[in-house]
Amino acid sequence: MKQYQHPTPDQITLTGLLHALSDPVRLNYVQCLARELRECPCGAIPTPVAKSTMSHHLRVLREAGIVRIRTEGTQSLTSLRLHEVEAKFPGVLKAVLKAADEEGPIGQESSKPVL
Amino acid sequence: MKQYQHPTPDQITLTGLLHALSDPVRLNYVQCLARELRECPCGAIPTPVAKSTMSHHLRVLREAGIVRIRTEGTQSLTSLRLHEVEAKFPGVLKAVLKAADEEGPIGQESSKPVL
DNA sequence: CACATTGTTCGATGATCATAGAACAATAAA
DNA sequence: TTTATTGTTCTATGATCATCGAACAATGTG
Repeated sequence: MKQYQHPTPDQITLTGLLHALSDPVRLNYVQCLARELRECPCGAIPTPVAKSTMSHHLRVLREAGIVRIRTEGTQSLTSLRLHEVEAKFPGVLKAVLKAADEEGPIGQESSKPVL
Repeated sequence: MKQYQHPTPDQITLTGLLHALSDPVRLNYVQCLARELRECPCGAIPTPVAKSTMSHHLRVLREAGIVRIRTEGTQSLTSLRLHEVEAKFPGVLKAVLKAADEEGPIGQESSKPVL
């Protein structure tokens, strides 16, 4: 149905990356996404905000080059662009994810959606 | 003359850190600060903004726990809290600084102020 | 077809923010 | 003491942003 625009690696900026990760809701989402390395329907990750707000956050993450969004049927599948981001800015995303895991252990088990 | 408040390591948050680093002016400043590991009077680093604006940016960096500011005479000396931040969030600041250096090599030599 | 599911887009709103100028404070230098 | 240097604080302004509800679009299901 919908086609998404994704920045190429050379279009990804460091400040854009940091800004996208500096929001608690987005950082938490990326953190959850990193736990399951496969694609994730948006609904599978608990979010504390309205779906329109989450749509906005996903757009920010996508435009920052952090996630890739693909649509399949009615749902859109989101996956982390870990390798690409790591290739561009080695260590940054990994260190941030590690720090986030240790700072606030949110959802230990990913099996049960909290919402 | 003036005493500054600095957050303790346990008061430093990851999102606060990322947000502080996500502004180009601030990131550039931190980058310059990292080159000279000693204390730096604010005037020694070229900035593209007014001094009142820079005062604001330094406040953000200080409150995020990234820099320590000490006053001596009329000038305030700023230094990077690299070890403390690294102890709290290992690898994050170092990776960001490295990425910043490789993304935009701004002032190779710090001798001549660009403005 | 009607209905449910999933997510986007479009205002609107209140908050935060980056910016700058003006006034001020503190110290140093003449 | 007068002047210069250095930086802060205050106020204002325009921009960006996070948030939500309502309307919409596309697909799947009865």
